Amino acid sequence: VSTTSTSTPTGTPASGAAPRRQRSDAQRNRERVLDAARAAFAEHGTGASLEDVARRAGVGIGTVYRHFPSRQDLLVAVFRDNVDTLHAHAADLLVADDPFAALGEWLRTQLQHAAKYQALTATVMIGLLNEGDDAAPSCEELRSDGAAIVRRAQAAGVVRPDVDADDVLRLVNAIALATEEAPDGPALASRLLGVVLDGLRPRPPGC
Amino acid sequence: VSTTSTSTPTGTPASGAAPRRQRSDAQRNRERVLDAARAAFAEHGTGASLEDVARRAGVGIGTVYRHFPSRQDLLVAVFRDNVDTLHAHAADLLVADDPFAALGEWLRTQLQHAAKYQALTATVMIGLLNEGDDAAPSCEELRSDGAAIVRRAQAAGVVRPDVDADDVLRLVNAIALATEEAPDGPALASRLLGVVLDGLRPRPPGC
DNA sequence: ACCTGAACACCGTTCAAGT
DNA sequence: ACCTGAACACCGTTCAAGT
Repeated sequence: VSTTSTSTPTGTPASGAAPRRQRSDAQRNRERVLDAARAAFAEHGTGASLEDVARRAGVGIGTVYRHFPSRQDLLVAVFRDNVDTLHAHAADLLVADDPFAALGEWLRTQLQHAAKYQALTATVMIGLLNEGDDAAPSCEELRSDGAAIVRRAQAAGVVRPDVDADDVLRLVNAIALATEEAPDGPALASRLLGVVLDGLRPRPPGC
Repeated sequence: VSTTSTSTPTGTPASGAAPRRQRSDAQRNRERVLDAARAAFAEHGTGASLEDVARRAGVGIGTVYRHFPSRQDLLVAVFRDNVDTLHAHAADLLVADDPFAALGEWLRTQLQHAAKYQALTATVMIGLLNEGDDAAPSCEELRSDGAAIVRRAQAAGVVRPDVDADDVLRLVNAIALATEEAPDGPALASRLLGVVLDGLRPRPPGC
């Protein structure tokens, strides 16, 4: 829907015309709003005041709405931060020696990034997973990375065949939500992830 | 803090005086508000409008606040519904033949009840778990039930020794949160619980 | 003692007027 | 084309006045 993506001008099908340019002040305002949103969400979580975002960005509230018609759009835009770093990491993990350890590290990294903007990442992620196949492109990237990592582990016989990447992503983000505000969140999350990882191993016939 | 608990008059320390009686219309209003809250939370989730609750109950908004000073108090009161039914079930499970199957059924029951008022139960539960040992008494009941069931399974050697009831409760409520709005929520939740249950089994030395 | 509902504060959202 | 901020709507919360 958005025509403002900077790096990948995939819109406008016919005629090799250049993608519609934004006025440079608009572009700069968008950036400012996004920065302000990052700060506000990190401080106050998913429900941060949009008027506060506008104040921090030094723009009118209308400008926030112009660039991000709904709060969800703003959340998803901030969510993209995590996707980018995780996507970069995924390439390495796909050629790592131990496919199971790679999956473990992939999930552990997700937990770490999930804490960055309070419950934002996990909430958005679960919401996007629920939307199914036609979800936001940001999510698709993560899903296909996850699918590759999970399938490699399954091919090596170290992960049970009856789960998919969506299951695994849901579980790890669920843990992030449940440990968010716990006294010793990170340690707790790591322990719970350990349980889940064991549960992902295939059941040997004799056990 | 509350002096309105009906079944257990544990307040008022000195002199064996009877616990302070409420006026009967107040008692009835409290019931009405609670019923209205159940309906509202079931329909609109945790964030349901308190004015709507007052309207449904046929009382002034002030009466809602008088009986339940904060939204959290109202949430916890509704949460009690689940505690009561789960607590009754726990007694049976503690004498069931298979301790592991008993744990599984305990958790499956939690998932079912968690769906009743949308994310309410899971949200409140996780919140109470985060408060630690001095949480609401409703939660303590569930925690001690869970502890007994988990410990029995551990004593029988069918659950790994390095987890406790809080871990298990957190995991199951996390799953409830993550599958709440999914297209096929119940089936998905059941599958994810299966993974977690496998993860709770002890690792045999040879595996 | 308890209830009521007007009054206040705050925030999300829209949109006519500006540049 | 984009930005601004006043205007509107809605909801949470308090409290003085009633019974």
